[in-house]
Parts: sequence; structure tokens; C-alpha cells
Amino acid sequence: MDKRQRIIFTMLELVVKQGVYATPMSQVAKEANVAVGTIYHYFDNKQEILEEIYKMINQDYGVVLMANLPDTDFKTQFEAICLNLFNYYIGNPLAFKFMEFVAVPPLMPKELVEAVREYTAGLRDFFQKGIDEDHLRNDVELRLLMQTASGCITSAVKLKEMGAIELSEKEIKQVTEMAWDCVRKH
Amino acid sequence: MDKRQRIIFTMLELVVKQGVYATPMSQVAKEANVAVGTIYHYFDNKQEILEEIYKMINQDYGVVLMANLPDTDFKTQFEAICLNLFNYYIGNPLAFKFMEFVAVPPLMPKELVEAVREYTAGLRDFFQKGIDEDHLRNDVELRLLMQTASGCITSAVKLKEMGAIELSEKEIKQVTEMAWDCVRKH
Amino acid sequence: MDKRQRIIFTMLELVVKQGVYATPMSQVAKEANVAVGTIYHYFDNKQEILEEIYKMINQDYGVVLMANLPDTDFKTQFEAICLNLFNYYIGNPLAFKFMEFVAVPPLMPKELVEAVREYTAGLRDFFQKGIDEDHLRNDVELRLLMQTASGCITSAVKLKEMGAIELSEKEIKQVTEMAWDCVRKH
Amino acid sequence: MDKRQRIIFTMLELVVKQGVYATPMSQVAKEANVAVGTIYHYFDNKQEILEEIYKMINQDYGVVLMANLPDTDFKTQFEAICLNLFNYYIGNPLAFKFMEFVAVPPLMPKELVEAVREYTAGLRDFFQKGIDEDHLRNDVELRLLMQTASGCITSAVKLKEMGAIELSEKEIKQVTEMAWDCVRKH
DNA sequence: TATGAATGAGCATTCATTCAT
DNA sequence: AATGAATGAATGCTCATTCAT
Repeated sequence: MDKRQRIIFTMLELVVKQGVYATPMSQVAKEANVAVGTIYHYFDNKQEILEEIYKMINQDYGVVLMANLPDTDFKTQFEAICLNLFNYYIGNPLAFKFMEFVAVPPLMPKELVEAVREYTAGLRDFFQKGIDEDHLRNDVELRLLMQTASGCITSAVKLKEMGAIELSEKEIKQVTEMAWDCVRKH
Repeated sequence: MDKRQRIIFTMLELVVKQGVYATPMSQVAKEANVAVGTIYHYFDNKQEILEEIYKMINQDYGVVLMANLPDTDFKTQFEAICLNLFNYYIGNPLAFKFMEFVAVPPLMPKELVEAVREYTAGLRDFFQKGIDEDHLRNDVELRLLMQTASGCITSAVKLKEMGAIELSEKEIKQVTEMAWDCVRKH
Repeated sequence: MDKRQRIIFTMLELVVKQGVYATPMSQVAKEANVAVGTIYHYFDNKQEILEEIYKMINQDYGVVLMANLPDTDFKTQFEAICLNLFNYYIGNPLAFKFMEFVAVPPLMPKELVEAVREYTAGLRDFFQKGIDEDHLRNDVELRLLMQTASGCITSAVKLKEMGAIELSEKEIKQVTEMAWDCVRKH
Repeated sequence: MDKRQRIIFTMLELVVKQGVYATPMSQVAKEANVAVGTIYHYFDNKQEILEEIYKMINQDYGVVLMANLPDTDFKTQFEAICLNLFNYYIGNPLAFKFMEFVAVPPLMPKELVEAVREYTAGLRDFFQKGIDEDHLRNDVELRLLMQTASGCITSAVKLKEMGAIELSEKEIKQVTEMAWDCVRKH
């Protein structure tokens, strides 16, 4: 892994474990095995590294979420997306925690937050199609519908990360059902 | 308002707006109109003030959530609780933001997080009753069920706070429905 | 001497000996026998201390220059002023060196440089009177006349500070004569 | 212009505008269109470049000052030298500012300062001749006499550079007169 | 109770210089 | 000759906390 990558991943790891302000650049340097100055060769400042991580994770989202969708009915596709999200979160707990606990207002500038939403344009289109084709509630705003469904998933992963529940296949199935019940047209 | 109260509310306000580490004690002192030393007369350190705020808000929760429940069927009571939660969050945006954006791992010690859950024992009992009496899904763990329902509400308020959606009576009704669909026995 | 004074004089001393950028705040703190933080209690930043010194010295100028003028003819008064300047410079070599070698563009902001000229308004009036009453050249701009005369004095003190010449009474007398020959009406 | 020259002139330009310590080598490299490493191919360190500039300017002085002297009486020659100096300063404001504002104690080592005086040996001889032949004051030390005369010129140029006065032919004539009045035998 | 001057460890960042290519 | 990635000591400044009054 090159130095730039090592800096990013070390920062991600430390910032999730310790918090942004308990993570000095000197520690990042040491644990990434580079000199402090080297960090500033690749990044303008600490904030920029954090924004880089934020963009990176959101880009991953966009790709991973819509991957390997089965060519079947809407509901099955919805479930596949949920599963994708679960797998990503469970496989990348650092990414999950960064998004939930680190990239919290007012850390990320408004413009970045908005820019990054474009990475998940695919998901938005999918939901819009669900509304248009009468699979999803059509009386609820698109943004609210999406947020509520993903909130169900997020809630579950949060509980798992706190050590409060397991998140085996059974629970994943249940939460996916709940998310579907939330947003589907009745 | 006495000095202790002023310190707490000033800290809450600033910490929500600026973040914990961008909020120096000196600024809290100035905006609360007390001397720096006075803060340390009432609190051991900065962390203690934050924990005090955390306990205060959670205590409010416990009280507010179960207030004025109608003596009717379970579903109506569920809706009343949702409405209570909405009203609290909307009426106390600082409290909402503090819980969502400030009191984030690893800020609050594990023991405090657990201790504070007792404040909402009433809500837990209500959900347990819902399971036992066959109103709610009985195949899902209690914690997960509660978190998912409240996650629906929280998601909506977050969107409102970000300025992405309105949260008028219509939307509150919709989200309450979605939360109910999530957890009810089908 | 109080802490603020100690900080100012320590900074003056070090900055003259070492240059501004070879004088770290930590050294100022140590030699002034205060903590680093204390410096920032009294001043906003390093620059502010330097500006404070600059103002202080210029204020001294204004007072010292016109002190104890004999109530005689213009030329004798002129000589008294030169002597005042010599005495000040020789008695305060730190002040002299600060003005000549430290407070050099672009260290001091334009506005401060201009503001500070008001401290020596008395000298300007004296020169103006000299012009009006036909003691001094009236074909040369006031500013230029003043600068040239004081440049004579400054040149001499500079040589003394470099160790190139003595500056005993004899030389002081000579330089004063030269300054007078420079600006007087022929 | 070759790289070495480009480095020197870029450093001169930047150092005059920004000050020595606000001028990083990386900026010099960028604006001279060379790599940082290349600078260290031609010079040992930053200080050496500054000393090179200092020597270069002083060498210029020596040559320019005594150039094109008319073969007439002493006073006319004196006036020609003054004019040479004015022309040099006005045509090379960077050189002037470097000498006045950058090459200030303790930037240049004592030995260099002394060594460089040899470049202006011609001027020294001219003044000595003036003393010996009874054109200049013979009661004042040579160094002091020279410094005072050139101080008059310098004062005027400084005022011009500060934007305080024009320095057209009329003023140049005046200042030359003043310089002469300063040092001539009465 | 209340004050605010004083402290100094700790931080983000800079920059002259090196050196493998 | 020329490059520019890499280094890490050093700097200005912050801020939670203490304590004499």
C-alpha cells in the first residue's frame, strides 16, 4: 500500500477508535510509518484527510449498494440492496462507524455532504422507480422514504456495533422485512 | 436561571453549534456570564458537564415519552408515543442534535450509556407488553424492535434538521405509520 | 516590573540580538520568567508584541526629542534636538536597533507606520516653523528635509553601533553641524 | 537566463516583497521554475543565496558609483557620483530594498560586511582625496563623512520607496546639494 | 461563592534540507 | 545536471485546569 493510502487508513482507524480531536497527526504519522511532513506532502491539512475518507466511503456505497442486483421483481431487488448494505457495513465496521460517529455535524462542510449524495444517485432512481411502479408508498417524500428504510438498517448495525445484539442471517432477514414493511405500498 | 444552569445550557448550545472540541471553556464562561473558575466550582471538568447534559436529556425522554398516553388500544398509544417523541425533538432541537451528533462514541463512557437506558424503562415495558399481547412482531429481539421504530422517527427529524424536508402534521402522521408498519405483527 | 512589561522588554532584547524569526516565543517566555500561555494572556500574538514595542519607542521619541528646548534662537534649538536624539539613541541602543534593523518592511503594517508619525508632530511643526521663518531651506519638501537631517544622526549612530567609530562629544558636535549645514538656508 | 541566475533573482524579488523568513525555498523553486533539489545543486543553503545577492549588489555599487566621472573639479565629480547612486537605486529598487531592509543585522556575517567594503574602495579614495585636497571637512573621520553623505541619498530614496515623495530631477538636485553641504569644507 | 491571571503540555503545521533516482 | 518525495525538528498558539485572592 502506498503512503497516501496508509495515511488514509491509519487516520480512519484512529479517528474511529479515539475521535478526531484525540487523534494527533503525530500518531497518524507514527502508525502509518511515515514522517509528519509526508502527510502534508499528500494532504493540505487534517480536515482534508477526513474529507477524503468521507468521499471514499460514499463512493464505495454507491458502487456496492447496487451491485449484483438480481433481474427479478422489485421486492427481491430491494432485499438484495438491503443485503448489500448489511454486508458492506458488517464487512467494513470502520466505514460504518466513521459515517455514523465521526462524520457528524459540523465536521463535514455542507457542500461536500450535498456533493456526495450524487454518488448514490442509483439508489435514488431505484426508489423513484418503486414509487412510480406502485411498489412503494407514493404519499411520502422520496428523501424521507429512503432515509427511513436505510435508517432501519443502520439502527440494526448500530446495535450490533454496541454489542447489544447479534446480526446473523436471521436478524438480517428480519430487519430487511421491517425495512420493506416500512416503505412498501399497503 | 442560576449559574449552574447557565453553564449547562451555554455548553449545550455551543457544543451543538461548534462541536465539543471547538468549544473552549473560556467561551462557555464568557457566554454564560461567569468566570472560568466558577465553572470549576460547579463541575469537576468539561467531560462532567457533557455527561450532565446527557443525563438531563435522557431523563426528559423518559418522562416526556410516556406522558399523556390515552387509555385506549395499543396502536393508538403507540402513535401517541411517536407524537410525544416528535414534539420533544422538534421543540428541543438542541437536545436532538446533542444526542445525535455530540454524544457519539467514544464521548460517553459505556457505563453511563447503559445506566441511562433505565430512564426509558417505561418504553421498554410498553414494547414488551406489545409483544406479549401480540400487537408487535414476536420474532424480533426487543432491543432491535425498539431501535428500529425510534430509528424511523429519528431519521425523519434528522432530515428536517438538515433542511431537507418539512415536518408538518402530515409528515409526522406518515412517519408514525411507517414506524408502526415496521414493528407490528402482520 | 510586571509580567506584561517583562515580556515586552525580553522580546525587544532578543529580537534585536537574534532577529524576529530566530526568537521563539518559548525563549521569550523562559527569559521573561513567565509561561508561554501567559504571553498570550497579554497579547494576541507575536506580531502584536512587536507592534507594541514599535509604538512604545515612537512615543518615547515624540516626548524625548522636544524635551528641554532652550528658549533661544532656532539654530540652538535645532542643536538641542539633535543632542536629544543622540542621547536617546546612545542611551537606548535596543530602541535604536529595533527601529533600524527590526521594524523593517514588511514587518509593520502601513497604517501603524503612518499612525505613529503623529507622535512626532512636534518635530514636524518645529521644522515647518524653521522654513516659515527662513532658517531652513524652503525649496525642499518638509518630509525630505526632516528625513535628511535625522538621516545624518542615524548614520552616525549606526557606525557607532557597528563598532566603526566612537561617538564622543566631539563627533556628536560634528554630526550636529553637518545636519545643520544640510538643511539650513544658505 | 540560466537556472543559477533565475534562483538568485527570484530569491531577491521574493525576499524583498515578503521578508527572508516568509520566503520558503519551495516558493523560490516554484517561481524560478526549478526543482527544490536544483537549488541545492547550485547553493549550499538558503543563507548562501542571500550572501550571493549581497555580494552581487555591492559589486554593482563599486562599479556603478565611479562610472563616467567627468574630468572636472571635485564638486562636479561629487555630484556625478551622487547622480550615479540615485540612478542605480531608482533603476534597481530591489537592490535598494535588499540592502536597506533585508541585509540587516544579524543576517550577514561580520566578515562579509567588511569584505564587501573593499568593493567601494574607489569611493573611499575619492573621499580621502577630497579631504587631502581641502574640498571636504578634514575634522571628521572618513567613515563618518562617507556614511553621512550617502545617508542623505539613502534617506531620499527611502521616502520615494515609501511613496511619500517624488524623486524627479529637481529633488535629486536638491538632495545632492544637501549632501554636498553636509560634507564640504566651509 | 466567585474570580481571572497563570500555567505548560500538547497540537497542527511549516520548511530547510537530503537523497534515491 | 536535475528532480521532488520524504524527513522531522522546530514553531506559534490553544485551552483545560489550578489557585491565590
